[in-house]
Amino acid sequence: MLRSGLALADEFGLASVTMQSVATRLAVTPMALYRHVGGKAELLDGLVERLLTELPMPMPELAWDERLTAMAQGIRGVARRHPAVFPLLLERPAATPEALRVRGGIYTALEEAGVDPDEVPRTERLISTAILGFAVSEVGGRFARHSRRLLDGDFERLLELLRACIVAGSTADRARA
Amino acid sequence: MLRSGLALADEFGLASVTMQSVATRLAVTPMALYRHVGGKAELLDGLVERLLTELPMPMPELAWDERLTAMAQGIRGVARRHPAVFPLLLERPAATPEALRVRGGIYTALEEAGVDPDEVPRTERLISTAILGFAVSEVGGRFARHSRRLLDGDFERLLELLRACIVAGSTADRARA
DNA sequence: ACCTGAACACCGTTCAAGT
DNA sequence: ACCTGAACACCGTTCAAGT
Repeated sequence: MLRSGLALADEFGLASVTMQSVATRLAVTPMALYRHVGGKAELLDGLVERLLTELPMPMPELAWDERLTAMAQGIRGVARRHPAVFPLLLERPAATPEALRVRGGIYTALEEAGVDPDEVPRTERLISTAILGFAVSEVGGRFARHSRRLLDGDFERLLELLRACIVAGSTADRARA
Repeated sequence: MLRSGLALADEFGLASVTMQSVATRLAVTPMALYRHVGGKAELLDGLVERLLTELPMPMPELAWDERLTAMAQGIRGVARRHPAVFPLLLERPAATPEALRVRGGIYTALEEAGVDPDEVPRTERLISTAILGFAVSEVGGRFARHSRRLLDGDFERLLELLRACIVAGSTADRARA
């Protein structure tokens, strides 16, 4: 069911995801869906959660900055594959199982980078907000008039800034100062 | 009409903004609205544009960093006053008259800060994306479980990072290095 | 940037009923 | 994590018609 809904959203946009269209795609009546999901809101929640499932955890052998870069590129890829559903990520609490999994990966990388443990959660929110804000802007339409090439440059610049922010907040760096 | 639509969105959410509800509020039939607006999509465009109208340009006597801070706080205030409509800002091209006005204000501040002219547009995109991403996350629900106090701290931290980014990109700073 | 009535093809959801 | 038919109160939008 979530697979059908996501396919519809990817192909025809979020507005085309209706109880009737999903049901039709499954060769069933709309009412049958209520056996499997509480309602349309829950269906959309499921789609958002599925998006995060597609984000792989990078190999643990990599250095922390390479892992964070890989995750950021992964998120951008998810956004590009599912532009209709992706913006919903900003509209519900980042407290679902998949959201926790992803956040855990970022926490680990930040700890490894030497960020003050007290500052890890805030730094994670800062990084995630910036990356999500960029990805949503890109697929949501805000940057519609800009070329892919230009946006690739913007993304690279954003990653540099975030790396600098992490390094500046690390204990190693503070000891050096 | 836009005033009615915005009032409905603020009070009852975006889903409650329908041609029928807006018409009812204006004591008119839904069909009458089509004289004033092309359709529902255009109505929503109008609401988004109206939001930006609420963002005042800070006094030009202020220093560039104080002006940017004031604009960022202003945007966050707009988001908090209109949480249902605000997220739509990321979903259409930032090329409307009001969007140009706001961007112009940021360009001026960045030039004053000494940012390399070639880098002003990209820096503006970086700043706007981060601020919008934060504001949308906050009012959209992603940070729903966090206290206002915590989010105030996050916002302050974000502004600091952006200021540092601007200073690092200024010619004055590069000359000093 | 005039308003309305009637109609169309859609929505999400509930409920009783059937396997 | 069973499916359906009939029904309800909604949607956005078009069209012909009225001022």
